Amino acid sequence: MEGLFRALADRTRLRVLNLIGGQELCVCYFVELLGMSQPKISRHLAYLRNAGVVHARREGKWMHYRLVQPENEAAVRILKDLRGWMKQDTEMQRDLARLNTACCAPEQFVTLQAAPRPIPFASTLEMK
Amino acid sequence: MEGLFRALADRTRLRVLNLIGGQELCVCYFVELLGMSQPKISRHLAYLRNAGVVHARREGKWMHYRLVQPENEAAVRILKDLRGWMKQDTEMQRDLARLNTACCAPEQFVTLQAAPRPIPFASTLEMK
DNA sequence: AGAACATATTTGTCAAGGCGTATATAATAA
DNA sequence: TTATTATATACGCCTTGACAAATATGTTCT
Repeated sequence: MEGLFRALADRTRLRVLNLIGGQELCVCYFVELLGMSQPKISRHLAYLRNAGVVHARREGKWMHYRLVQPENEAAVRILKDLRGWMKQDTEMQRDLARLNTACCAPEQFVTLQAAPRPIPFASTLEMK
Repeated sequence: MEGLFRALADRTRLRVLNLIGGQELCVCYFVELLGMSQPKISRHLAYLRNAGVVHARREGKWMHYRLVQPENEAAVRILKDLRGWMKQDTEMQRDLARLNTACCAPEQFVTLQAAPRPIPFASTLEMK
């Protein structure tokens, strides 16, 4: 449990988790949408991976990240509560808005031209 | 929110929060029940105080600590979920059992002879 | 006032982890 | 094979925070 809290105790990781909702996203999306360096994003994704919060899947050159549903019930509830909070955070809302733009009008994002689209992924963590 | 998670990302602080339920406890209880040094306990209580998770009240020589209900709804839910998880953790159960002993049979705890009894305190965080 | 007690803070040390920069790996393309 | 693209890791630097030990503060008792 402390481990989960430590994984959530960083703004960048929260923004990453906010972007991954019910979909798989590849690393370049985080880099582009959060405007951060690729190594920085990769390190935070590695941290979340080690903490068991996300799962990575390789597809060709791309690594797709998705949420993992923890076995622990309380952990699941905490992640849902977190999601509820993120909905009310201004920066999180802006990040999601940019994600929508990237999905619907990818031509505006040069770096995402060749990238695979986000892939919907069934997750009960999405429900509030 | 990151701040709350940082505050919860430490085993000692979780054990402290576990002991404070619907009551005010004085520092010597934590020291005795967790078997840790007084400065260590004080530092963690200071951390929780700065994070706005607990509140301190002086009564003569003793400092009583109690939970604070965060204004943030999501934070409240997270603390409740946390409490639900703690109920299932073996060490947390043992800690609470020792607290009960200390309350009902204080003669077994030399260092608590003179200490004030825990003081019940209304908190909605107690409900699961 | 001084002693005794409960608690808090300071000091020094150490490990975890954040960041930028550089480099390594893995997959595909040429 | 070599080059390119996407991602991961290593390195060095710096901050945070955990700990023990020592000391300071605040309160009560004598």
